[in-house]
Amino acid sequence: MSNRHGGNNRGVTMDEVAKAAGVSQATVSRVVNGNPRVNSATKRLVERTIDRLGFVPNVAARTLVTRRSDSIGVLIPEPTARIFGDPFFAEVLRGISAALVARQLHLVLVMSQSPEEERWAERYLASRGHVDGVILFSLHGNDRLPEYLQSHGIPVVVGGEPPQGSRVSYVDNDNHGGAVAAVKHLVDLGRTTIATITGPPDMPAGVTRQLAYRDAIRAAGRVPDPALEENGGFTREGGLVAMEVLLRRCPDIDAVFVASDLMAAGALSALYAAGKNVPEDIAVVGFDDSLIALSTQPALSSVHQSMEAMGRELVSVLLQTVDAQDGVVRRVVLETELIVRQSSGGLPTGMN
Amino acid sequence: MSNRHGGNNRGVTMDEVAKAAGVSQATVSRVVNGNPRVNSATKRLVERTIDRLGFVPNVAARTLVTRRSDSIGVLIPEPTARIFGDPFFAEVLRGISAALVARQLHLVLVMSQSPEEERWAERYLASRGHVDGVILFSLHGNDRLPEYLQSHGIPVVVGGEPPQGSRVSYVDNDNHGGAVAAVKHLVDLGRTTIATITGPPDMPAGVTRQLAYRDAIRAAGRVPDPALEENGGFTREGGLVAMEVLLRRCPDIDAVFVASDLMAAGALSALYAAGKNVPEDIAVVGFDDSLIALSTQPALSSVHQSMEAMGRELVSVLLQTVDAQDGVVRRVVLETELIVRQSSGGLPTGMN
DNA sequence: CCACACTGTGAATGCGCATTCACGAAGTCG
DNA sequence: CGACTTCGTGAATGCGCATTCACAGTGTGG
Repeated sequence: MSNRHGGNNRGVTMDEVAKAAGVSQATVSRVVNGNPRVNSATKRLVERTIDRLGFVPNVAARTLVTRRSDSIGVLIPEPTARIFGDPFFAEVLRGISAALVARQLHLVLVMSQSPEEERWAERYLASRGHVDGVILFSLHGNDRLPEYLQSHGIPVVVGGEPPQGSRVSYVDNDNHGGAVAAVKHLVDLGRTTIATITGPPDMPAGVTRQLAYRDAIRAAGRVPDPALEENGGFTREGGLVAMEVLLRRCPDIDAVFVASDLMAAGALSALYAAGKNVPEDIAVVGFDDSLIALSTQPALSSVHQSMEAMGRELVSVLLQTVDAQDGVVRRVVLETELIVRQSSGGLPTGMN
Repeated sequence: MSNRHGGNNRGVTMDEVAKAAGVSQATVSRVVNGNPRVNSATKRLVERTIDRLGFVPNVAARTLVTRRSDSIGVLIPEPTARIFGDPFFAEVLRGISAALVARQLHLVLVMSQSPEEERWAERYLASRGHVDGVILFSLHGNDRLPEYLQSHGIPVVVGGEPPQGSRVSYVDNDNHGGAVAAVKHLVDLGRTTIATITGPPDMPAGVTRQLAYRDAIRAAGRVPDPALEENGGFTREGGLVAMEVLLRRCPDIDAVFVASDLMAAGALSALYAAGKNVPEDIAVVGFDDSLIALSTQPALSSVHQSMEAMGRELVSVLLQTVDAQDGVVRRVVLETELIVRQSSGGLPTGMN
C-alpha cells in the first residue's frame, strides 16, 4: 500500500510538508491559504518547512476543489490578427497581462488559425475548469461565439465592437470620435478634397471609421462623395493600391484620412511614387498611432488609441462580470486622441 | 441555454454520462480517451449521450491524475519586450501558437513587468501541474532561471542566446551570419567607411551582431574602428541619437549597419534631418526585416529572420525534451537572409 | 463550580477523472 | 472438452488539495 516512497519526480505534497512539520495537512492548507485561525508559532513552523522542502501547491488539485482556475482565456482569431498587424495585439496583450498579473491571474492565449482550430478553441474555452472568463477579439460581424460561451456559463467580454444583436459586454475605442477629429483636422487646415482609405467592409472598426468620415464631411457642410472612398483592406499593400486608385480617379485630392497606420504607410509610398509632396500637395492622417507612424517619412499624423489601456479595461470588465456572476452587459468606450505630426502639415516642418 | 436553473453550475460529469448511457464511468472514460477496447455499439451509444448532455471533460481532474497539463508556458520579461518592439514577439507568439494548436496544446503567456512579478512567475512556472514545459525569452546575461526551472523538473527551452554557462536547450537566429552578410553587402557595394549602431551591451543578440560586424570588417582586410560603433539601445530614439553622434564624430561615413530596424528608422530620420541622401551619401542596412523595414522611405535593406519559424522550432525542441525526459541540450540555429532594398542602394529601383 | 463561547487542530470527505484489477463471456487450441 | 486466451466491462482506488465536522483546551460569566 505505502510503497510510493522516493519518487522525487512527483513534487512535494502538502501531506509531506505536514508530516515534516508534525502537523496535519489541514493546518498546512490553512497556512498556505492565509486562514487566520492558525497559531502564529505553528504558522511560522509550517512556513519554514514549506521553504525548506520547496513545496508548491498543485494547481490542478486546487482547481478541482475550488472550481476556480485563476486564469482567463484570450482568443484572437488569426485572420484578424494578420489584418490588424502585430503591434495592435502585442500592446493589448501587454495591457491584459499587466492587469492580470497584478491580480495573480494567468493568461491562456489562443490564436486560432483556421475554422477547425477555432471550433476546438471554442470547446476548450467553454469547458469547465479551463478558464474563469474569456476575452474575445474582433469577431466576424455575426459570430455567435459570445452567446455560446455565455450559455455555458463562461463570462465573456469583447475587445472592439461586438457582433450585432448580441448581449455581451465590450470595451472599444472611440473609433467614431477619433475619425471625426482626424477629418475635422484636415478640414480646419483648409483642405478641400478629403478622401479616405477604408478598412474591409466586414470589420466593424473599419466601417465605423468610414461612417465617421462621412459624418465629419457633412459636419463641414459638404457632401460625402463615394468616389473619394476606397477600400484598403487594412493592409499595407491595400493602402498603396487604394491611394493609386484615388489619385487616378480624383487627381485634385489634397488630403486623405487613412483608417490605419499600416495602410497609411502604403499610401505614402504611392504618393511618393506619384511625385506628390506630403503634406504640401496632400495631407495624410492615419489611425492607431502605432510604431509605424514614427517610422514613415514624413512622420505620420495619427489617431492615438491606447491598446494597453484597452487590455487593462478588458480585464477589469471581465473580472467584474466574473465576481458579480450577473448577466449585466457592461460597455466601455475609450477615448482617442489626434496626434499631429508632419504628414498633415499641422506642425512646422524642418524637424522630425 | 437552460443552465440558469437546476443548479447545473457544476457541469456534466463523466458519472452522469455513464448513468444516462447505462454503462460504467470507466467505459465513458475509455470512449473519451479513444481506448480501442470498447465495443463499437457501446461506443456509439456513449458518444451520443455525451453529445446529448454536452459533456466536456474537466481538465483539472484530468491533469490531477495524468500529471499532464497539456499546456506550456511562455515567459517574456517586460524590459525585453519593450526593447525588442512589438512585432518581434507577436510573430514568435504566432509561430508558437500555431505549433501548439496543431498538437492540441495550450499556451500560457506570462509577461513579467517587474522583478517582483518575475519571481512570482518563476514560482508559478516551477510548480507542478501548471505547465508541461517552458519557453523563455532573452534573459539578462547571467539569469539562473533556466537552471532553476530545470532543477524543478520543468523542461525548458530558450529563445535567443541562453545565459552563459547554462546547460539549456535553445533556438536562436544566426545573428552572426546575418550581420556578416549585411556588412559584406556594404563592402561589396564599395563603401569604405562602414559604421554600426549596436544594441545594448547586456543583450546577447546585440553583442553578437556587433562582434560579427567587426569580423566582417576584418574579413574585408580592414581594421575595426571603435569610433565607428555607437550604442543605440535597440530603441528608435537611441538609433536617431547614435546616428547623430556618428555623423558628428566621423563625417565621412558612407554606410551604416544598424542592429535593428527600429533603430534604423531612427537613424534614417537623423540622416534626413542632416540632409544626407540614402543610399547615395550613406547606405543603411537594418536587422529583423520587420514591418518597419517596409514603412521607411527609402525602404530598408534588412536581415530577415523568421520569427514564426523560431516559434515553431521552439515548440518542437521543447516537446522533444518533454517527451524524451532526458537532460539532452538541444541547439538550433535558424538561418537569416539579407533582403536588399533601396536603403543600401543595392537595387536598381530608379533611385540610384 | 458549571455552562458557554472561542481557538486551534486533526480526521474525514469528496472534487472528476484515469487506471488497475477482477470477472464473466466468448473464442482458441491441444 | 478442459485449459487458456482474448475481449468488454465494472468496481475500486487515488491524484493533491480545500473544507467541514468534531474535539480538546482555555478562558469568561454567572
